[in-house]
Amino acid sequence: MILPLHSTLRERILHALRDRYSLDEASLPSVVIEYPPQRRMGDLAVTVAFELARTLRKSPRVIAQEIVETIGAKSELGRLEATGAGYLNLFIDRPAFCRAWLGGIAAAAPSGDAVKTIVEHTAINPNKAAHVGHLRNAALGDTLCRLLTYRGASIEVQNYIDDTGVQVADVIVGLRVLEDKSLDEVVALADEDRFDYYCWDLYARVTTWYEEDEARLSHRRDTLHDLEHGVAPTSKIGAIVTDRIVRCHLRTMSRFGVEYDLLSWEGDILRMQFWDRAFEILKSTGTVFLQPEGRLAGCWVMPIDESSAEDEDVSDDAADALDTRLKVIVRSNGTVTYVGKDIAYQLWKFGLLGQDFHYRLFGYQDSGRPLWATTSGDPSTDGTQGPVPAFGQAGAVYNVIDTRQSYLQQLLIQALTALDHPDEAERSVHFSYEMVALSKATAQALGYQTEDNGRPFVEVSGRKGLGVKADDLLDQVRDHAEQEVANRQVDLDAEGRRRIATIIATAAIRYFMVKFSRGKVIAFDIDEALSFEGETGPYLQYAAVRARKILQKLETELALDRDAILTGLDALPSEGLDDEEGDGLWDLVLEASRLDEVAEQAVRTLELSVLAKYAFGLAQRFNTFYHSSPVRAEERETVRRWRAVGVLYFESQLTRALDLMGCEVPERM
RNA sequence: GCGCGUGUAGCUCAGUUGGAUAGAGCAACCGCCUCCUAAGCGGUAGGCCCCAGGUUCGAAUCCUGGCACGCGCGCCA
Repeated sequence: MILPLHSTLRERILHALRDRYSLDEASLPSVVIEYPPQRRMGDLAVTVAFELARTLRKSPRVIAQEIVETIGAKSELGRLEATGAGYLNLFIDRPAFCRAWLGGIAAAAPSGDAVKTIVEHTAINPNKAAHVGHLRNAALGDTLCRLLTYRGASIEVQNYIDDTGVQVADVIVGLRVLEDKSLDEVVALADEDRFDYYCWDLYARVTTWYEEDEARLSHRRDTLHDLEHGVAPTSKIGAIVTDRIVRCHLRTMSRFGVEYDLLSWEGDILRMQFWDRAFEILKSTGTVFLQPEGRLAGCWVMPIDESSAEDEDVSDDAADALDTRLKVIVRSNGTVTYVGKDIAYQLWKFGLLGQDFHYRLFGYQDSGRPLWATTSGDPSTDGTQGPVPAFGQAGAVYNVIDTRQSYLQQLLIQALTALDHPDEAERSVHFSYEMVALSKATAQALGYQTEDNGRPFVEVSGRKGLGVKADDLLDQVRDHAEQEVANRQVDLDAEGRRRIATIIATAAIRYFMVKFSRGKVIAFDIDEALSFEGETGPYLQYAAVRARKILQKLETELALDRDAILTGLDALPSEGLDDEEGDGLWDLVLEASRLDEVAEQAVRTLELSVLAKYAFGLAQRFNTFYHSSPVRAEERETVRRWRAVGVLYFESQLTRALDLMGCEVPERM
């Protein structure tokens, strides 16, 4: 763990600045700590001397030297050196660092703020199978949850189920009109395997069917109405379809190691009349108002704050502009728009609505974790699952939703502000990311006609049935992994091969989903996803497996188990660690120690790819070390021991980094 | 039109709060399995960091103005 050392170094320097230059708090610069481009220059670098050059009217180099004089070149941290044009570089005392921090490998994670935090992710329309786009959402959302938990927050994971929306209505239309199914037939069908796949195709057919004759859209309208008002048999069919599809999604996600605490059903928001309450609040505060005339006559609207646009010289177009700056919350026919429902839901998340759902136990997940669902009916708990957790009432909320909904998420935050909840608005975070498209090659391989529009990718469309289903992808990657495992682990039985292949496939896909910056469109390419070489999940797993193998050998052949490796480091001479020979080992240890810093950065910037990149770089360093520095075969006991320490620490940190991304390490591969 | 995002090696992408010689992976080429697993390692080659100004001791990074591409802007969600 490197952050405590950062803090100590930072404090030392600030202290020195106060002492030496009598700087007051306001004029103290921020002490930026970074890593020199080459290890021989030092382990940490501070650039504060550059920033002070102007105010102190001295050259950075002189300032750096004076700071070193003030602090003292040698300390228990290591050796501080003024170098280059004014850098302040620290050479960490390697043995001291290892003794201080590696002994506590199992020590608790650093704590960020311990506020209760709700993360909403996945939220797939419950009308068809999950596809690669949903996988990006879930992988990011789940990794975010794990990171926040690692940093000490208490997390509640919610999966929003839009069971009263257009997409569900369309599949119901497909079942009833195109397929002419009765309620009983739908029940039977929904219990069959891969009902989500069936609906995938049906949904695409309905889309085509509408396109053939627009008048058919009346079926959608009627179905939507019946869904919202609980009219049988539509509402009954809707309940069956969405329940079964949600269970399909949960099974798919569990294959990726993704679990939830609560399923929030939109229908419950309607039936619990959350909206009525929210509407009262919005009206009484003047956040929404009735539009008396014009294009939006009869609608309750919310003004859209576009204060981000700085030049306010809207002279002539003022009236016109005013019109476009209104967002309809309640339609003139009295129905609520999506934004309205979302405002109510968001208020509930923060405990600001003054109302609560009822809850039912939905089931238990792979890890044994209970999964709850909202309900508007009888809670009907049988009492065996213990008390209902206190859902909602969060201090912070993250909504993991793709970037296309930025505008609406912005409105949500704006509504909170208008309702005089600035703190909640501040802690209402839209975790946005770009969509997943298909590479041309992959789209063609799937048999889709791709017109040559000059774009390098083809947009996924659930509506058209164009996309790679999540389960298909996992199956395919797993089969490939199984082949690879069979090639290498000939003594393993089929079950063992399958188990390991599954772990590898999950890591391959999850790593693939987080390694890109969130602002980048992923042009999903099946060949790329199937690759296990280079910057991939399996590469990381392989490094961890190798490290474990070394530890295993040390234990079985030299009776050096994990405890023994860490025992008595105080008395161990530093041979093989702080000499030139130990540079590679030290490089590995220092990098391994940065996990806390990287986790902090990932959460601060919401850029989870930094975690992926870090883990990859760490694995690379290990592989370099692996090829240059034998451990078991090393004859000098001291050197062997320090290497063992490094391998142990690396294995522990990489395993944790992988776990943060929802990836396991197989026993061998 | 307005808003958001993206533009870095042949391809796919990193590049931290502005910092030292711009890095990975893939593809290409040349090497390395008596050695803790070659899903690995070493090496070669490959760059107008979209363009033009500006700020700074210092700019791929910040600011301004362009250009290109993507997404959004509905009484859909």
